[in-house]
Amino acid sequence: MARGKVQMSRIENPVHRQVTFCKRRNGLMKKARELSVRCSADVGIIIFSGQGKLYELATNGNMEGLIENYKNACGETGSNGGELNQPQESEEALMINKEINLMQKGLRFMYGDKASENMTLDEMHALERNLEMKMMLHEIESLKNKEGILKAANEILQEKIEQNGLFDAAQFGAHQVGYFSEAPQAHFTPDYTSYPLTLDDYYGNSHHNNGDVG
Amino acid sequence: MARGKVQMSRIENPVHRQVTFCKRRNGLMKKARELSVRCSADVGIIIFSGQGKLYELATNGNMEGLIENYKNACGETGSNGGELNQPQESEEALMINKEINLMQKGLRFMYGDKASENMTLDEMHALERNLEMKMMLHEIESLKNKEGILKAANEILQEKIEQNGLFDAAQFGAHQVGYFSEAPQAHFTPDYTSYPLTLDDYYGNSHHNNGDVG
DNA sequence: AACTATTTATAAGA
DNA sequence: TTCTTATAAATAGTT
Repeated sequence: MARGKVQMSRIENPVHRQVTFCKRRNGLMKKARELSVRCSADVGIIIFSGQGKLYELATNGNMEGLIENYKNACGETGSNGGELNQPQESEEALMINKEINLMQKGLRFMYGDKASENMTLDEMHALERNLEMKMMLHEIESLKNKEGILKAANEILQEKIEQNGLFDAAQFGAHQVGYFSEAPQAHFTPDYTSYPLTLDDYYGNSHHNNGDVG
Repeated sequence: MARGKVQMSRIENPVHRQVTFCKRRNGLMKKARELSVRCSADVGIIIFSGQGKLYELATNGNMEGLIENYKNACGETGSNGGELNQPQESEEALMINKEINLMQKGLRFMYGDKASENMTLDEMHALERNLEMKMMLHEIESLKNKEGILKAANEILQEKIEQNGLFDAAQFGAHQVGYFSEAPQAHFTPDYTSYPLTLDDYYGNSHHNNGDVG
C-alpha cells in the first residue's frame, strides 16, 4: 500500500514479516474498533502469530461471551435422537461393520496368502487406509449412540429427582443447575425418541441470548 | 476516510449505518486475510451486526479449532467445584486440532495459491485423506469426552437418588441399569501417534502413476 | 521508531 | 445495491 504495490504472498524475510505483522495487526484492530463504534456491531478478533503468540480483541470486552453467542448462532451439529431402549447399533453402523469384516477378511487373505494376487502394494496400503477410516467411522457411530443413551438416562434421572422434590442445587453449583434444570419436565413417561437437547445445548448455551437470528 | 474526515462515533441514520457496516465489514475481512497470508498468522473474526446477524472469518477455515486454541492459550478454566461443566479437550485432542489447523493451512496454500509447488496430485490427495482421518480422530476424541462427562453426570444423579432411597430399578428396566454401569466397551482405539504421517506411507514410493502436476 | 511516497479504504453522492 | 470519486488512512520501504 505504499512505496510500490505489494504481492499478496507470504513475506519470507522474518524481520520484515514480524514488522509487517505488528503494523497490520494494529491496523486490523483499529479497523475493528471503528466498525464496532460506528455501526454498533460486536466484534471479536483472535490472532495467532506465526510464532503462536495470541493477540485478541473483543469490542464488548468479553471474548468468552462473544464466543458463546457465536456458538449459539452457528447452530448445532445434529445428533441422532438416542434410542435408549436399544443399545443396538444403527443400520449404518451395522453396514459399516459388515464392510469392516469383509475388508479384514480380504486383508488377511492378501497378506496371509503371500499376496500372490495382482494387487499392488499401493493398493494394499490404500485398502488398509480405507479400513482404518471405516473403523473410525464405526467408532464414531458407536459413540454417538452412547451419547444419545446417556443423555436420555440423564434426563430420566433428573426428572426422577425433581419429581421427588429432592433436587439440591448446592450440590451441583449454579452452572450445573442451569443445564439440568433446563431439561423439559412434566410427565414421567420417558419418550426417548423425542429427546430435544444436544450436548451442545448444555455447554454452549448458558445465559447469553442474542435475540437475533437473521 | 473520504469526502471529509468523519467523527468516530455511531452513525445514527440506519441506512447509512447499514451501508457503512457492509463496507467496513468487507474491508476488515480483507485486511484479516491479508494479514494472515503475508505474515503466516491465524486470524479469526466474529462480528455481530447491530441486528444480531453473525458474520465470521477464520483464515484457517476452522473457527472451532481456532476457538479451542484460543481457550487453550488463555489458560482459563473456570471451575466451580465440579469437573462436569468443562468440556475440555484432552491434550491429545488439542494436538490433533493443531495438526488439523496446520494441514488445512497446507491444503489451502496448495490449492489456493495456484499449487505452484512441486507437490504432485497424489501427494495432495494423500494429504487430504490424512486430514480426513485426523478430523475423524478429533471427532472421536470429542465424543469420548462427552461420554465421560455424561457418565459422570449420570453417576452423580444416581448417587443422589440412591442416597435418598428412592431408586426404583423397575422403572428403568434391569437391562438399562446394567448397561449404564458397565465399563466402556472396548472399541477400536486409535493410536494416532502411530498413524503414518508421511506421504510415502500412503503410496509407498514405488510406481503408482507418475502423478506429475506440472 | 519515524518518515513519506504510494496504495487502499471508504464517505458521500449518483 | 453497486459505482464513482474525492479524500482520508494505511502501510512498504527507507532512514
